[in-house]
Amino acid sequence: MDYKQTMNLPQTEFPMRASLAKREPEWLAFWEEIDIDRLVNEATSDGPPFLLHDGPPYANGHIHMGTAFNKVFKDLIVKYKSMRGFHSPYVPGWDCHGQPIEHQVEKDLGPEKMKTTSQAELRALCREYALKFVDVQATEFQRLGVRGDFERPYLTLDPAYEAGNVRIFREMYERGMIYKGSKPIHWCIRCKTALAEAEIEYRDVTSHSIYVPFAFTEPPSAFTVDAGLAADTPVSVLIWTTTPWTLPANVAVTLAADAAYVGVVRDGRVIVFAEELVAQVAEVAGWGAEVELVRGGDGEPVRLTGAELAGLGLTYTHPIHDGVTGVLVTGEHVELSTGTGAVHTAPGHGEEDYLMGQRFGLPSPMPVDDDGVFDAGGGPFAGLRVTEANPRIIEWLAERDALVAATTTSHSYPHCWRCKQPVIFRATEQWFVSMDLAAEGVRPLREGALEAIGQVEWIPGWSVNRIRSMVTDRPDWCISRQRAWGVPIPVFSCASCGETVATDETFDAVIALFETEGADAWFTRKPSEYLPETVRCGRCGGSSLIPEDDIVDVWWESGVSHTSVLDAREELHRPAELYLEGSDQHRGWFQSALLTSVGAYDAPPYERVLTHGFIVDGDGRKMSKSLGNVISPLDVIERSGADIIRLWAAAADYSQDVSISDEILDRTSEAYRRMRNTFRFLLSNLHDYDPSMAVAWDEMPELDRYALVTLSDLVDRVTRAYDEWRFHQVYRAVFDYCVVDLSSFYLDVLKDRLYSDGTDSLSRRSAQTVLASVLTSLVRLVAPILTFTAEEVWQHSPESLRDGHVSVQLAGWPTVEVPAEEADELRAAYKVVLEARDVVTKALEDSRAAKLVNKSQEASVELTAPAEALEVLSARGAERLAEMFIVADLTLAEGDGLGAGVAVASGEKCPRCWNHRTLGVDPAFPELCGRCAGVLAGR
RNA sequence: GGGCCCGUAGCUCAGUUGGUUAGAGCGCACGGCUGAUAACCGUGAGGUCAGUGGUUCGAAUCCACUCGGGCCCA
Repeated sequence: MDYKQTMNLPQTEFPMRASLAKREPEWLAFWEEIDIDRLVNEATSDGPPFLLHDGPPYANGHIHMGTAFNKVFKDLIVKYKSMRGFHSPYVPGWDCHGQPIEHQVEKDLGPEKMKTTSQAELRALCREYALKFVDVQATEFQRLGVRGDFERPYLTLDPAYEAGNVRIFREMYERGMIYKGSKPIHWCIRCKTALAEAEIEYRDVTSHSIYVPFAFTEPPSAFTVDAGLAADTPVSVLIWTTTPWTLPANVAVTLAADAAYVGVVRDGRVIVFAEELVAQVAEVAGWGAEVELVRGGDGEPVRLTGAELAGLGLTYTHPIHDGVTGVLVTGEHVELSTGTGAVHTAPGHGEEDYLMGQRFGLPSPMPVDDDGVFDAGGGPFAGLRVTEANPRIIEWLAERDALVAATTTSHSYPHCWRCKQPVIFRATEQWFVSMDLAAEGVRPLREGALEAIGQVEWIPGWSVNRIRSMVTDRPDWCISRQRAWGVPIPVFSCASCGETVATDETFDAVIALFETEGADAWFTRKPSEYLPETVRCGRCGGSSLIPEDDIVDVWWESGVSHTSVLDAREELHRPAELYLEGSDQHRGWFQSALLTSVGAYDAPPYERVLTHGFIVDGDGRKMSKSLGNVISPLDVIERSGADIIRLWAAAADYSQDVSISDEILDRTSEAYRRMRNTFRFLLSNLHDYDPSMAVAWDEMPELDRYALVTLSDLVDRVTRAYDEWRFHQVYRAVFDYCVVDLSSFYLDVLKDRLYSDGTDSLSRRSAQTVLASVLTSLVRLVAPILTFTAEEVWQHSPESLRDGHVSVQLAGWPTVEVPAEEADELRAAYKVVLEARDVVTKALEDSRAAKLVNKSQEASVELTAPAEALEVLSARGAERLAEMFIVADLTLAEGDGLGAGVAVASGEKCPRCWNHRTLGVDPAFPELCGRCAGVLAGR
């Protein structure tokens, strides 16, 4: 007889093979059909708010693993929070303006077409480009399972968004935090345009290399009288430069604070520079092997550190301009490998020079116009182009005996990407956010930002150190860009006197203009068309105004999303409960959002900030085309499915850099399959169950109660891990539970009861009661992570277990209540049982190796245990223990330690349940064991 | 060069305030089962805790330096 038909074998439509790449799109269609985002937001509308505000990725190109990781991360948090009942609307955003898009559009157009393209047309093309990639990325993010308001995302090019920039600018302008200053930028004199770092190509060139002594106005005594030289011995500091044309703009010489400086005696003068470089300079200058140093009374060379020298308050005669002097300062950027250790400093012509100028309050002359031609500030070189001026300046210095050496050097120098000509560093008018200056009665930004940082929760904790040190040390924020694709700096200048005009009236008008027509109108309309007639220049009363040409830094734009999005949208609010981005955003969005929020409202834009590491390869190296280690999320979706990416993301410790490799993805897929099979087993044994059959706690076999305790522990552990942002521990706990608690123990033991006991028996229904609880809890626990698979499980679950929820995302969070005191007893007792089980399985393995038994059901076990353990084990009973160890029978005895002996069971194999028992106890079923006979007899 | 951070078995992670032979799961090897079957169960082998030096009775854990890696600056 085929007893199979008489048993309750597993049945399910839930496929073992996931085929995620094929099935996931079907679930996406399902969610779209039921409008899951709206349903969740409605269901949680009365819940406490938990707003995760999306940082906008740049709308340029396809998503990569970093953006995929970030979005998946956000999605699992939003889904967890909404399942917990929080109201967590998620509005994805995109950063649409900026140089990379403009640059790409310009490249696509080509130089010829560019010439005939108006700014308005260029902006239209940029817009088209950005919107195209918003669509591309939106599709890709959704394919990853990300849920949100993709119907109505926020875009930084939306008119209302653009207007928000003006609101913040106005607040900060009126609070005295925004000023106009000058700053050196890369400038192409041929294209007459500013260049961003990304538009610079570095090439090797041969440049002039000159060593110029700057004569001190008062020779320092340390190098003269103190060393036995005449008090009026001329003393100079020797600088080195490869750009002679920047000398007219010199204002200072920067020394290395800790380096030693010495004086070389040469033709009756003293030339001071770094001791380390004496031999090098002597060679270039042709001084020969014997270099005479200024020596003190002890015969040792006179040495002063840079700090000491700068501390003397010396001034020097300007190398070019009569009657002008410069000063000595110290800075960290001074190198001692080449040059003289004394750096010619022209704040108008170099980044570091500019920073030195800021720090020491130096003037910042900039005598070069847009074409690279010296104006009157060029002194004797006025009217010359800088390139022409170089040889003339060298000649001029030589004539005045102010040239120690002139040679050439080869080094890498920035060039324009367009015309391939060398660029220059040139100070231009720019707009700045001041970190330390503000209107009367207004707290300066740095101070306010630092306090705000202290009010925010930073996760992980070290993250606060990073943002704090950055805000503490950062220079003023240059917010203007000489570009077309962006939001204008919303101010005007008076056509007659040049004064800046920015008043309540103009701001109101500009905000209204942007809201109705977008920032494009700034470039197509005349101010007279939208400004009130009453607007006048505050200085000269002029009424003709010129709109500012520059646009605002894109970091500013994304930063103001707290206003343009959180304040502007009804369903959102400021501050957000959470910002979540990669660690690079300490310099980027976290900071631009903080500074604009504190600047405008004196309050942080977020309550907490969570940062994750970067995605690197299996060896911890960054992904790059040249290393050939790039893994595309789109490929992984195609090959393995989005849930594999989601599981990988959840399993990683995001507080460090996160590795991905083929091996890691393979391991992730294996873990996925393990969990999937666990779900499949649960589903397949619940096909004939509904909650009306549920068995009460008190009626359950002890093992089932213990199983509920472990489930309850799991729910607690997982919930805590989610709440404490430790997602990899969620994964860990769930996975270990599936493998250790369920698969290798509880489910393995349960098979006999589920398959062989009476369909409607208490023992089987009790097991199913537990399995139903495990299934409906577990599927919820993993739903934020395995978003597709959880839905698939949900839809395959008996309808009676779904509580009327059309999607698992609407099913809420599980709770499993167990009596606390009894739970403690069970945990303690089963610790002993499981230890004994380990001993038994080990003994079984030994007897398998000895060819004594094969399956554990063939074994008869004698278990010995010390008195204390024996008491616990006896309390369960030998029969229950045999069931839990899946052996034929078991006897207990007291012994020194835990030990197990194995013998071949005496009974015969029951053809129905495959256990080794005494058969034929029921004459009606001579070949069956007693239990199976009872089941078939309907007892 | 500076700021912040990281480096425990092939992989992903545990290792409380320094304290017995450094743990887990996966993978791997071997075995079992064939009523979770492109599944399931068991056993086993894997680690100079990046390296060096130091503090200590005792360090994966504290300190210094070195090496390797990441982000951001320069």
